Amino acid sequence: MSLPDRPLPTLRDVANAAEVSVGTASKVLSGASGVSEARAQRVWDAARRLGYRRNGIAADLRRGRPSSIGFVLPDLTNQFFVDIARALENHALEHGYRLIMAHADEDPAREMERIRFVMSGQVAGMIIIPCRGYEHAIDEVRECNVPLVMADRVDDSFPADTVTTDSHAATFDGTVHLIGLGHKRITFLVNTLDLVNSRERADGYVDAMKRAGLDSYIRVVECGMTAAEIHASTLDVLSNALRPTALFAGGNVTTLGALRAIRDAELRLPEDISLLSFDDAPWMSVLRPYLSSIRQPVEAIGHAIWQLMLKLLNGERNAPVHLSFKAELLVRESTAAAPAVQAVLDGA
Amino acid sequence: MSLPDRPLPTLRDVANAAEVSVGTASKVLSGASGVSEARAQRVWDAARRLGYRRNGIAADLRRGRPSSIGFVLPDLTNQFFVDIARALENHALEHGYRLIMAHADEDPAREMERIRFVMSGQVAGMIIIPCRGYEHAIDEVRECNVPLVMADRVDDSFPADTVTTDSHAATFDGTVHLIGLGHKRITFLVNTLDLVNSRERADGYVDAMKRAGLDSYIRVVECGMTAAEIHASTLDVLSNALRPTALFAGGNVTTLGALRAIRDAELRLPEDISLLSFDDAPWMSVLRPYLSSIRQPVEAIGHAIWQLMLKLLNGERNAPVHLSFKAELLVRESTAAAPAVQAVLDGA
DNA sequence: CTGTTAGCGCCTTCAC
DNA sequence: GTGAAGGCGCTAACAG
Repeated sequence: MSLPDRPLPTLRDVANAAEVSVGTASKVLSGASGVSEARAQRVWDAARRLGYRRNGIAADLRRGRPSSIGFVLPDLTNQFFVDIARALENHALEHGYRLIMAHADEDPAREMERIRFVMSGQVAGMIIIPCRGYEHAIDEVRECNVPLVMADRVDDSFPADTVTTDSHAATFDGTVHLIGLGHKRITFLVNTLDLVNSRERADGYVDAMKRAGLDSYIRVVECGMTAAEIHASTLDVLSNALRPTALFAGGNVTTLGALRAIRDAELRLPEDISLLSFDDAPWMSVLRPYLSSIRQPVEAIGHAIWQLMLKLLNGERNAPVHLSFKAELLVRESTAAAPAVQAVLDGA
Repeated sequence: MSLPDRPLPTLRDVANAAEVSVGTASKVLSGASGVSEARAQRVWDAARRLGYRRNGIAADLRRGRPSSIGFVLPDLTNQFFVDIARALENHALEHGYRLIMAHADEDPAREMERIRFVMSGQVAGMIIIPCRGYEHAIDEVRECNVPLVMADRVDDSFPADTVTTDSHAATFDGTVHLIGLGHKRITFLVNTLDLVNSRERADGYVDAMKRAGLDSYIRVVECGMTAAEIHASTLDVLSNALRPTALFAGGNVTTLGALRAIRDAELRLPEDISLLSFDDAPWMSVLRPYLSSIRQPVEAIGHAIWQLMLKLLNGERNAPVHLSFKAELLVRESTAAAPAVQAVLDGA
């Protein structure tokens, strides 16, 4: 390569070259005031000439206040989390913070390890979307007294700031929509009931069914975290003699798995079966029929998380705040009236 | 909150509590050998008791060798990049490196800014998937003498290690496939020709067309980076009197946009028009027809990038290495024989 | 084996 | 305005 491993110039080098003291150079380069025009210019020149780069890490160390934020998320495969990551990344960088991302891959052990590791990099705050069984992991953060905001897979009982979607309301509404279409045998597909928000989603469905007097039709099936597992479980559901006339998929990935199963079972959407998806995604728009779905306000959520974090960063430590956002039901083409034949067979 | 802002215990605190010197404590806690069982145990105990966390940043500073790797990618919306991110994150953490991600959002100015910012955090190396007009940005990195690996949107002329997919071969093969199906009016949809790899993809198509003597049928249309822009351009292409019988979409996002346009134009896939997608994605499997696509070996690419980075990290600085991976053509249902009627109209 | 010491690159009083 | 000095938390020589 071209250059020998000449070490990067330091603040001292710049100061020497500019013939000022380190203190003065520091003031100039960190944008503080109180230095004469002339010397400031000399410093800038020297810095440019030497190709000086400020060592942000050393500055952090000295200041005792890091400028990185840790962000741990459970699954990069899930568009919803990625969207949040994207929003956070923007907010953070806008405010002069680096975002250190780590992904737990839905594995609690790994999550714990990653949280520790990220925190060893001295972060000013942590934002976490947990995976199941996260309690220990969170303790780590709290013990360190690091500002913490949790999102999505938490409930209001959590002793830290949280931002969530009102899952119960969302699935309640969705289920009402399905019922309004004449469906009775509605099956709710959920990844796992170990997750608070998944539980809430299931509850919303259950409550709506009950309110409609459809108690005996309630079916909640846990079908796993991966598309493959979900595919299998759904196939199972569909092969049942009395198969449901509508499927309510409890999330992004679940929808994908369910869709594959529907395809494999050679069922027509929505003539044979209706499908409602919790979580919206760009690709849903190119499906025929266009998927009906529930859209979480990702941008708003990302923004809220960041606002909460900012407050914490500024030292405002009040009682934990729990923000909840309303999701939007997008009725499109994959949810239609229940098949007439089935209604007859039901003898209802 | 519960605890007052008691500062975190430092190495010295631990050493004091364990009644050993800082040096000894350091050795124990950083896993070095040469400390007696008994004292080591005392140190561990004290550390646990005080809730000590090693300050990795300070350690880096002292060692003069950071343990973070910067990763700048252009678009978190593109599944392909996210997959690479995921792979890199795993490799990095496995080797004790933090991955600092930043996303440029396809904006060169922003990319430059983010590269600078990430680097101000003292990274041991940089991995970059650039957006167009990235040359200046890269100079920044090279001047700092930071190990650099570039991927995807680069060619072999680049003076640093690179990892890419053999785009030319991939689109050449894809085009041959389409031609073999009887298509002549094949249009190649590309985001922008400002990107090397997009250019190569287009070239592969062009060369295949030429070899088949279909020079006069060659149509490459630049349709922009966002799904919306692509949607519009494709709609335009499809409204043409002599519309193509096959569309070759040059990437992930392009495919999505094209699909929307096909849907809006009320064309049947693949009866009216065939579609071949560069880049495979999970959602493609739930489309009817299942999309034919070109799959890049993401895992292999991610792994290769990391291997190159590791070598650089270990001080091996040879001439730049350029790795190229072969993509796989997955023939599925969206590519079929050209419509007979059209063939007649062609008068061929 | 163990303790002491001298910084890593930077910021921040504090005198001048 | 300006420069000198001390130290953030840690590690890597060294002495003992």
